[in-house]
Order: sequence, then C-alpha cells, then structure tokens
Amino acid sequence: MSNHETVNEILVRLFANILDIEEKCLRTGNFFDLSISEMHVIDNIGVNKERTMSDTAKDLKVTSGTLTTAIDNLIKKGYVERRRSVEDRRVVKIKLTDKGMEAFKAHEDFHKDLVISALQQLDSKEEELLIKVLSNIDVFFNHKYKF
Amino acid sequence: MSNHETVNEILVRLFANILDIEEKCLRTGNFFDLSISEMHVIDNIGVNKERTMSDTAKDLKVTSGTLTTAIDNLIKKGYVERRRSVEDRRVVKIKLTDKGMEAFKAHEDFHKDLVISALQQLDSKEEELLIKVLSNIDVFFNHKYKF
DNA sequence: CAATTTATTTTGATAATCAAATTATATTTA
DNA sequence: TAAATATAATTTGATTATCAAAATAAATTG
Repeated sequence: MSNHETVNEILVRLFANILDIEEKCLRTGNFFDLSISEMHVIDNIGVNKERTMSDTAKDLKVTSGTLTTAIDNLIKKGYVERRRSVEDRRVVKIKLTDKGMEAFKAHEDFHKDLVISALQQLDSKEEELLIKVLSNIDVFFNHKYKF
Repeated sequence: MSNHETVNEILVRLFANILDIEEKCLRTGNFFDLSISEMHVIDNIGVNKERTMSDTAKDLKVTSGTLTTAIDNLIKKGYVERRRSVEDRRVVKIKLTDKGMEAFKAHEDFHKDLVISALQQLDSKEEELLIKVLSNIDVFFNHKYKF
C-alpha cells in the first residue's frame, strides 16, 4: 500500500473513532441526556455570552427553524434560557444556564484532554509535523468549501 | 498561541466542516442523489466485493435494521444489488452495481485529493513519520477510551 | 402610514437512527 | 430426528435532526 493510501486509511479511522469517543464520553458522563449536536449548540452559545438565534444558527450552519426546535429541547432539559430582546422585540437572545455552563466546561475539558494526551506522545519535531499536516487539510477544506 | 490551542482549534474546525464539505462535494457532483451516509455505505461495501448485511452493519456501527432501510434506498436509486445466499438462505449478499462503483470511485478521488493536500511539502521521510504518529494516536485513543 | 424587510416560530415533510418483535432458516441437543 | 435454540435479516413503531415554505410579529423605509 502506498503512503497516501495508508494516510487516508488512518485519517478515516481516526476521524470515525474520535466522533465515537466523543459521543460515548457524553453518554456515559454527567450529561448523558445531551446528544453531540445538542452539545455543539451549547458549545456555540458559549459561556458569559448572550447570543441571538440567527447568529447562532448561521454559525452552526442550520436554518433558524432547526435551531428553534433544538433550543426548545435544551430549555426543557434546563441547559439554556431564552428571552426576547428589549431593544428589538423581533430578536430572541439565548444564553446558557448554570447547568449549561457546566456542560460547556465538561466538553471543553474533554477536548483539552484529548489534544493534550495526543500531543504528549510526540516530541517537538513530530508535533510540528502534525500541525503542518492539519493546517494543510484545513487549507484544503477552506479551498473546497466555497459554495 | 500554544501548540495545544492551535491543534484544538484546527481540529474543532475540521470536525465541524468535514462532513458538510464532503456532502456538498457530493451534491454538486455527479452523484447529487447520494447523502454522505449513503456514500459511506457504498464506500464500505467497496468494489469487487460481495458482502453480507451483518458484516456491513457491524463495520458501519449501525443496527441491521438501519442498514436494511439504507440498502432499500440504494437499490431504488440503482447503486446496489441484493441477493440471498444459496449456501445459507438466511444470509443476504449485497454488492455495488456499475453505477455504485462509479460513485465509489468519485468518493475515492475526493479522499485522494485530500491526502495529496495534506501531504504537501512533506518529504518521504516525513510521510513515514506522520504515519507512525497518526497510528500511535489512534492506538492510544483506543486504549484510553475503551468502553 | 403603507410597503417592505427582518427575526423568529410553526408546519409539514424527509433522513437516519434505534430497540424490540417477527420471519425464515440453520444448528444443536435430548 | 423432532424440538429447542440460535442466527440473519426485515418489519414495526418510535425519536431526533434536519429542511423549505408559510405564518407571525416587529422594525425600517420611502
């Protein structure tokens, strides 16, 4: 097998595994009632912020209708609060509750932990190599991603 | 910014976008009637192979009920064929049609492009090192997060 | 102030998924 | 070998995530 094929195979496997790990860590952790996509909504709202529905939907690349139902559920579960803006009464502001912030932090910690444990294995030369390759992929995606 | 933060940032962006980009490349290409999950089924069946439902479902980490409906749709769209095994009549074998193989190859090309971009500016020694580094990370994750 | 634009929600639909029940066939065992 | 058990796949009934288009409400503009 060529290097290219090997790299492809490992990247595909790593990607699938990381998604799997993230989902399972969620489901077996303290926030077992959150799906990955719900966690991504929480992650996007972020701590100490009050965001509008449309900005959040745009960031997450979903329609505002989709976000409305997602937020309905997150409110039911106690992770998010919603209020109408007083300056512009068309606008709805959302922010995390304390429980939401805890979930945010847990997820952040998970990410930190994942990256730290991956990088711990590497010497500085390997680390640079990895960053270079990841950046290359990032550039490739940004290039492809103009629709 | 520390290496950790850089890596984390790139990873988050990559993970947020990769499925999206892959799907959009599909939809704007010759196989606009395939979703990304359908393409992953096609990818898993692979060319020149005849696979059983259960093996494929296991590989894809979905239940066999889920795969049954996925295969129903792929047959309707003309990408897959299904026949009962003669040796064991409980077993169902699936394989790609010619159209399915074309889709497989188109998807393969997308991945090839990705890897070529990823490996840009790397000499063959660095390629080898990268393979080692990625494999280590994969093995490490599987050890650390086993459920 | 009427028309238009903007922000959000609602509605009605489809994909992907699961667990549990069902069907058909094969294997084991008493 | 007939009955019990196991296996492979499908069907059923449900949920979640998603979209486009219609509806609602508020702000802006001409």
